[in-house]
This record gives sequence, C-alpha cells and structure tokens, in this order.
Amino acid sequence: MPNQPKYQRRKEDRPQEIADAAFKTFAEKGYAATRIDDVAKRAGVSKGLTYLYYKTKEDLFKAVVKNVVIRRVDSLIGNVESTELSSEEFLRGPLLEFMKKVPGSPIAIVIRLLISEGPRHPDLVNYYYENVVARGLEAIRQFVARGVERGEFRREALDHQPHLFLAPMMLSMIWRLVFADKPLDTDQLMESQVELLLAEMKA
Amino acid sequence: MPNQPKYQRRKEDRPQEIADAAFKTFAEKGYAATRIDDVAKRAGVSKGLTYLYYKTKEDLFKAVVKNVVIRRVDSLIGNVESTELSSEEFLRGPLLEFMKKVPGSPIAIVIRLLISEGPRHPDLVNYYYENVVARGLEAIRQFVARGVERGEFRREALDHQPHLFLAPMMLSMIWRLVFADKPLDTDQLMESQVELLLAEMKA
DNA sequence: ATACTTACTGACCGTTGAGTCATTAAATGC
DNA sequence: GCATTTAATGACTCAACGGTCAGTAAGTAT
Repeated sequence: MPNQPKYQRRKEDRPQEIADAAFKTFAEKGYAATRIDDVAKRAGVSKGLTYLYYKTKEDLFKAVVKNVVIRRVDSLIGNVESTELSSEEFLRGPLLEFMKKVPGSPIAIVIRLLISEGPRHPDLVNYYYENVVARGLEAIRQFVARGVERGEFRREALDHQPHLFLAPMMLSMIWRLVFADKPLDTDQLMESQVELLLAEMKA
Repeated sequence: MPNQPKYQRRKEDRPQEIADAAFKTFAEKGYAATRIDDVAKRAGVSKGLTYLYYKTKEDLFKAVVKNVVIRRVDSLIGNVESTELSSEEFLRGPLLEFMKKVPGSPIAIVIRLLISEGPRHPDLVNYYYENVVARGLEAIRQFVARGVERGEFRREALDHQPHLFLAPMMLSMIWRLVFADKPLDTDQLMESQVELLLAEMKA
C-alpha cells in the first residue's frame, strides 16, 4: 500500500479548474443559489483554496464570465475580418454558421447569467457589450457597407439595423434556454431571416 | 392624540397586495436574493402574514408569476380575435402596437424570471408556454392563414414560422433588460421586420 | 359592556452558507 | 536527511434567512 499523497500542488492549473467548475455551477443554479462549497467539490479542491485564488464569490463570478467571453470571442470575430468571400457569401455562409452555433454554446449561458444578474453587475454588462455585442454588430455593418460599395447591395441596405440579423438568433437562444423540450427549428428560423434580409438588400 | 389602531384587518386585499410587493421584489433581485421580510415590509405587513396566505416562498413565486400572466394576457389576446381588419392591416397595426408595448411591460419581467428560474420551475414554464406563447403564435398563424384564404398573401406565406414576427420583439426585450442604457430604436426594429415579412408574403 | 373569533404581529428557532485562519503536508533547496 | 516555503485543507464563526407559533388586538355578535 503505497503512501499516496493527499493532494498535489498545482498552482498554475487551479484557477482555471476552479473557474470551469464555477461556470458549470453558476450555469446550473444561478448566482445566488451556487454554493462555493459545491464549486470547490466540483473542482476537486477545498473551499479554502477557492478563496486563495478568488477573494469573494462575486470576484469569482466576474472572473468566470469574462473568462468565458475571452476564450470564445477572439477566435470567432478574428477570422471574420480576414475573409475573401463576397458580402453575400459571407452573410449566407460563415455568419449563418456562427449564429446557428451560438444558441447551444457557452455564450448562451453567459447571456442567461447577464439577463439574471446584469443589473447587479453593471461593469460586467459593459464588458460584454464592448467586447461582444458592439464588435459583432460592427462586423455585420462592415459587411453590409462593403456589399454596398461593391454594388452587391442597394444603398438603402445601410439603413437596416444589423440587429435584425441577430434577432432570430436571440429568440432561438431564449427558446432553447426556457422551452428546451418544445420543438422549434431554430436553424431554419435563422436561415429564413438571412434570406429575407438578403432579398431585401439586393432588390 | 387619537388612539390609532396598529393595523386594519383586510383579508380581501392582503393577498394581492403581497403579490404586488413580491413581484416588484422578485423583479429587482431575482428569486434567491429576495427575502420574504422585504416583501412583507414592502406590502406593509409582517412576515408572518405572508406565510398565512402563501405557504412557502416558492408558492408565492409561482402565484406571483401566474397572477401577472393572467392579468395581462386575456385582455391582450382577447381583443385580437374579434377584429374586423384585413390581415395586413392587423399585422401592421394592432400586432405591431402590441409588440412595441411588450418590452417595457411586466411581461418582460416575467420572461426574465422565467429565463433565470425556469429550469427549477418546469410547471411555471409550461403554464406560460400554454397560456401565452402557444396562444400568441397561434393567433399570428391564424392571421397569416386568413390572409392567404382571402388572396392577400401568397400560399408560401404559410411556410414562414410565426416566430419570425416575434424575433425582434424578443431581441428588444432582452436588450432593454440588459443594456438599458445603450441606445437602440427598438420600435423601428419591429416595424422593419413587419414590413420585411409583409413584403415577402405579398410578393 | 362582554365574550368570541381570527387577522395579524414579531420574537424565536434551526439551518445554511460566505468567509477566516490555524494547521498540515507537498515541493524545493542545501 | 533537514529546513524552509507555501499550496492546500477543513474546522470554525457569524450573519442571514425561511419558516413557526404563542400572543395580541381588531372586528363582530349578542
């Protein structure tokens, strides 16, 4: 019977491991109903250690949300800016693909948390707005503008708010968060909308 | 100095008063962070009385959500079914008006609560789905169908999911709940969408 | 007036959970 | 080996909150 050590010291990995566990727990229970003890158990550490890396529960929450946002956004928005596709191809292809993925991704969880906890964490809301929403909307606007410059779209296409592209994605997200068991072809919803908008912009 | 009574007995009004106070508190703080003591203070009664009319905190929560839903929905959906307008007039008029009102109404608060607390209260979700969502979607579907029968719309209009009408409303609601201070002309968003869909359905 | 009912109060109880910290033991250097 | 550092533990404190219930007084009947 070898004398197994009770634990290993892993200074580097702990914060991320705790953040991952916390994200899952916050996602399942919401902010107020998650207990630090559960997070710690899930991460395989003691409660005390959690407090070594994150000063308070709120700190942990904020760190976790930002962490998820950071890890997702750059890859997604990054490869958008370096595409060779025509505006129409882009909107119908990569943008649509992206939107189809979101409602089932951790971003949806973050949005749920922002909806419930946002009012009590305005700095988080701002962070999310600037790093995700504003950039995303601007990207869409760019593509429409480029389409107009190239003569793909009518000038009036610029009047449309880019939000209209995202509206069905939003509805799909909420639908799946709330009515997970009620059927709805959310992909088709988003496809229809893109076609609708493209038709209008080209006409 | 007249000997004022400490309180009045108002058996009839108390439940509604408590429900109103509870709604406001749940809206501000969410389910878990709401303290029964605060609700009671807000309603001007003692904590004990709250427990006379509502057995548990969860009971109170469910009663409150249903209460809000009941008080709103019937009037809204009711007068929809007895309209003389053409389908197009209806979609462009009363439906649009209705959608513009929702994001600032208590319904938006209820939806926020369902988003955060839904998973832990499946019966509430079902109640809401059957009494609001299903009926709302069906109403829209009816109007499209009627428009097709009357030759106002193309047959293909039926293929569109009614959800597409509501998508910008959803986005507007969430936007206002989360990004209250960031500007967005949500009314225009919904108008554009209705025009977009009508154009497509008529073409 | 007096007796009676019951809406309402508020002190109390038990539990839960955020945050602390003295102690332990894993890693590291000599 | 031995000494030193510090990652990690887990028992503890303390306040908050859901829920209870014995007592109080507002209203009512006689």
